[in-house]
Amino acid sequence: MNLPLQSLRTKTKLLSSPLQQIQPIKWNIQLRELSKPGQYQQAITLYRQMLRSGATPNAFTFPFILKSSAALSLPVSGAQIHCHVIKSGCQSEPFVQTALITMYCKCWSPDTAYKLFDESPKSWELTVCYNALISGYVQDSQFSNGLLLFREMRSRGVAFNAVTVLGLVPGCTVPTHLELGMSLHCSSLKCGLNSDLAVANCFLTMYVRCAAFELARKLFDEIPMKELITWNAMISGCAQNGLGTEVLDLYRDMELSGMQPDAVTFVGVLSSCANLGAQKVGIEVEEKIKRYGLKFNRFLKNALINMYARCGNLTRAQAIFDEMPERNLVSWTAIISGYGMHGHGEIAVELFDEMIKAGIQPDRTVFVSVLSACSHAGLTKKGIDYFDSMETNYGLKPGSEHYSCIVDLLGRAGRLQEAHKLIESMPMEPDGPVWGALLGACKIHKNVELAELAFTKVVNLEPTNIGYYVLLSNIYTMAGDLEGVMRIRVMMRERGLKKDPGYSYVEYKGTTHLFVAGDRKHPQIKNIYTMLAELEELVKEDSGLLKEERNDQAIAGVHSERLAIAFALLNSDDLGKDILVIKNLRICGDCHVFIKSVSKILDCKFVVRDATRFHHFKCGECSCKDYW
DNA sequence: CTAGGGTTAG
Repeated sequence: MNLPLQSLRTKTKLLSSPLQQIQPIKWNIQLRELSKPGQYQQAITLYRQMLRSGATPNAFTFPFILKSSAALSLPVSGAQIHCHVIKSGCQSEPFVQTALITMYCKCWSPDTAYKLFDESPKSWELTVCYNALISGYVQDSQFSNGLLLFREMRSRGVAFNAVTVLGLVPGCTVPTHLELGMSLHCSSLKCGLNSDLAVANCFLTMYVRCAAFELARKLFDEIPMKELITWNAMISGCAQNGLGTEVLDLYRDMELSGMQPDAVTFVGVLSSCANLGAQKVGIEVEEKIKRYGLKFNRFLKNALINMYARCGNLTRAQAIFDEMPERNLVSWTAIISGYGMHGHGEIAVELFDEMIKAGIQPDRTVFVSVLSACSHAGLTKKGIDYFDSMETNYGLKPGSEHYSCIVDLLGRAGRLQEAHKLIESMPMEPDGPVWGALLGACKIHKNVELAELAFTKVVNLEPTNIGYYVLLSNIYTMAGDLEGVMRIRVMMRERGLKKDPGYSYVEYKGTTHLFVAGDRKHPQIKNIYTMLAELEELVKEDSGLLKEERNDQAIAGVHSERLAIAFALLNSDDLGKDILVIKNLRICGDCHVFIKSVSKILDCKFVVRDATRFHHFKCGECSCKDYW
């Protein structure tokens, strides 16, 4: 009696599924294999095949496919899958719910995820749901919501674990949240979570990013079995905070400990080489990159371009840039700022235009590079045009960093009143660098009155930045206002500010030699001073330039760069060929006059790097367009 | 066959 019906069933089954894959379990098992890093796209393709074949996804299918969709951050396909979930009536299955919540969290909709969670408050696996939500909010830069959930979780008596901490702590990587992060660290220790290396790495990242280096170091030293990520967290954190020498030390320690660095390590090390101007180390790293087969890594290529440009080797930076098959915004920014720093503003703006033609959308950072390139090269009109185009053509609101570029640009061109007016018209509160740029321009154009105004503002904002005191003092000296110089000195003493000893360093034959003004620790110091005395004599005879020497030393101290130059000349084999890069944070007028003169007398080249750019000295001229 | 995590550039 049942026979006809049964045969009908068999027939339908065969018809609708010629490959006999109607059973979801087979698909599910394949999906499980594919929902792993690197294969998520294939998992999605497989899911589509599954639907086309007529198989119905079930409660085991959805967690896998939602995970893949979440990992690729595909909100559209995620929402589609959500529809399939409802269609197949799986929406109240616990694992499916959790997977849905996770998917929405990873697709930047933590609010949707929270609604799902809130509408169906079930008792299962609350920890997992909370973990997903907390990390979702934190990664969507809604740290306070993440924290709120964490507190709710605790007040409901839901247990938290390592994953909770890993979700929440990345929100504590700004100094304002450090204390909170530290209390989290304490609770984690009490719960015995410190044995989880990922948790330790996470807190380590928090400490270095908050510039709490003693705490970071302590934690780092306490980790007995350091993983690659532990080293990387420490190295990148220090690199991002400008602790270049610490990074190079860590890198050596890492190699000594036998741990193999990877691309992430090299990125941090190269960025520190760029900051320090340590080209020799940078070259070694490039060799290693080749040896490890990482030379096609784009992160590393950009880091190399930046490193060479900031070590003064523009040729090599350009070569790497040219070899790149695909350049992104970061590559263009690195090469543009490289040319800008070396005073080649024309090339920088050409490259910028070329980048726009190539269809790359500029961002605020690349505008900082191109604007400062214009300002260093005296391309006033061009710079103003770019500044105006930011908002009109690209919808980018200028920030105070762009305003300070334009103030610098107008200021160098002598348009001080315009620069002042621009500051007054800023939509946001002007910060230290903005007023500082005006102050610097006042020095170039000898405007004491405006300088005093700018100084009052900037010192109010950055009371401990000694550079600004030195700047105004130099302006007073130039104007012959010795009373003013005294006033500044008294002000500094009252505020407990000591003049920082200017320092310079030279990388010579792979070692960095540091010279602090007045320091006599260098092994060759006797010869250096003899050489320096000779040089100063020659320069005086040459043009009498040093007679104009102003009494800057009162505050700025003895010139450290002269020691560096004397050292280099003492050790140089071939003056004409050697290009020497000297790093000096603050270059003053006397420094310019002296180096120009030496380069003329001895017919040699010098490259000097200050905080923002390079000065190329040759035959008594300097590449920078400043009016010292 | 079932969910949640730490380190990359200008």
